[in-house]
Amino acid sequence: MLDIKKIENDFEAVKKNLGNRNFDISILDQIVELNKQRKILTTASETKKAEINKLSREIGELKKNKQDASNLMSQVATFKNDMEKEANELEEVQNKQFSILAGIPNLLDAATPVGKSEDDNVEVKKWGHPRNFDFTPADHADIGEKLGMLDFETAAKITGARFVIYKSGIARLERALINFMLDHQISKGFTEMMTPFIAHERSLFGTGNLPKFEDQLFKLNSEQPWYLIPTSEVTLTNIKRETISEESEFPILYAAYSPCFRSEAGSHGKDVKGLIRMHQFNKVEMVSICLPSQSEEIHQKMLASSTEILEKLNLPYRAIALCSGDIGFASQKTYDLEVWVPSQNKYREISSISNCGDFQARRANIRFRNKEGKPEFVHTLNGSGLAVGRTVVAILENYQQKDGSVQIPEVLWPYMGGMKEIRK
RNA sequence: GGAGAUGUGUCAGAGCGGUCGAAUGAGCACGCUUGGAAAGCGUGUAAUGGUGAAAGCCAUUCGAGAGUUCGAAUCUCUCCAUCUCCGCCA
Repeated sequence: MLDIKKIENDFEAVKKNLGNRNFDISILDQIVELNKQRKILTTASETKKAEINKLSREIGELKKNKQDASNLMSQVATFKNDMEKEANELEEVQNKQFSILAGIPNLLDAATPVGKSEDDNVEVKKWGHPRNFDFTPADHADIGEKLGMLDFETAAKITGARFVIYKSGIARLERALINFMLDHQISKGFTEMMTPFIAHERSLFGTGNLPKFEDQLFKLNSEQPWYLIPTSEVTLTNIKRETISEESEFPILYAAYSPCFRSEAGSHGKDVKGLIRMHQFNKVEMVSICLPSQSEEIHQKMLASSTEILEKLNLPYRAIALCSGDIGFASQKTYDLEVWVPSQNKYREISSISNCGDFQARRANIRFRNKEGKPEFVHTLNGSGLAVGRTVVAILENYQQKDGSVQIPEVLWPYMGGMKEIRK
């Protein structure tokens, strides 16, 4: 959520900034106009309310002395009528303003490259060398199915498309990766958390998933407005919702494993084969809640921490800075990590690490008390460290052998009970 | 799932429908006192919005929302959370 005062005061700059996104900025004129109305109506209705309060006190005084107050009471009735009318108008204006404001994306960091689409993203780092195969590399779905350890068909029978059953070696690989990644993040100073996998509306509003992106979520048919979490970023960030913390508490660094649930509406036909785009997948997530002065440094720390995982697994990757046309709603600056996928002969997203500035903090009302003793909004950051299913994809494909077996990266051996390869 | 109880400021804990943003105590901050500390004394101790150059003033907030009333922390309704007992269950 943007600060309406910021929009008013830096109108041209805000307009230019958001114009770099694929976002219709004409709504900005409307919201400034609404804010003017809001102020006028606020003053009007509050003045009447003050008058009513004053008269009510006088009525109390009179009644205490057993005097007649009917004259004042009829005066109150008139004021009340006017006030209610204005208060209703005010509410309407406020609601309208709020719903528009809730749909405006975050301002972009100056470092975010300007561009129209993913083609304009900027590579900031490249690591490792894609392996030269002396045979045609299979894709991970074929590898897994041939091993009898990935079963999409049965999952479809039980649940539907875009679900999978892992078995034996690959099931263990998934679990090993979760533990390995979490251990790594903990070693970097992140605190391990385990949160609910269901969140309510208010939490999803806080991170910016609602109201605009409801179609990407699974909503439960429960009495409460509950949703399956699309990422534990939601639950981790909302831990501090509606609180004012002491400066000394920051930075807060969380890491958590969770399954993630996404409806993938609108992605029909994309990545239909394999593990890349599932309705349910596992992820180890980092969330940082920090002082504004700390967020840039922590963003770099998070980027470094996730890239280290890929390096330990010896998977070739590149890091890119998302451009203004491709970056997410809540983010001011995002790095994506893309891992090499041999069968597709390209890099595919495996992690996204974003600095949201105070955008989520405003929505979720997360604050700290500054040096002057005044509450101020914190900064929030989130990043995958990493998407586990896609890491399995990368390992299966990059470590595949001609005979259909898959070697296991050395760093995972202890997590696999000493297993060094997966074979039938 | 059934029965009952509770929900007030940083915490504990008062609060008859009227002057209650809310007694009292603790904590915390500052000052006095002290060689230093403790004790003691004094002062202060919310957020949001509006207005204003500022001091300030006004409005809202006593779990959330709605209602009754000239006036609600106090009355009514709905919801949420917590606790106790029973039932069920990993």
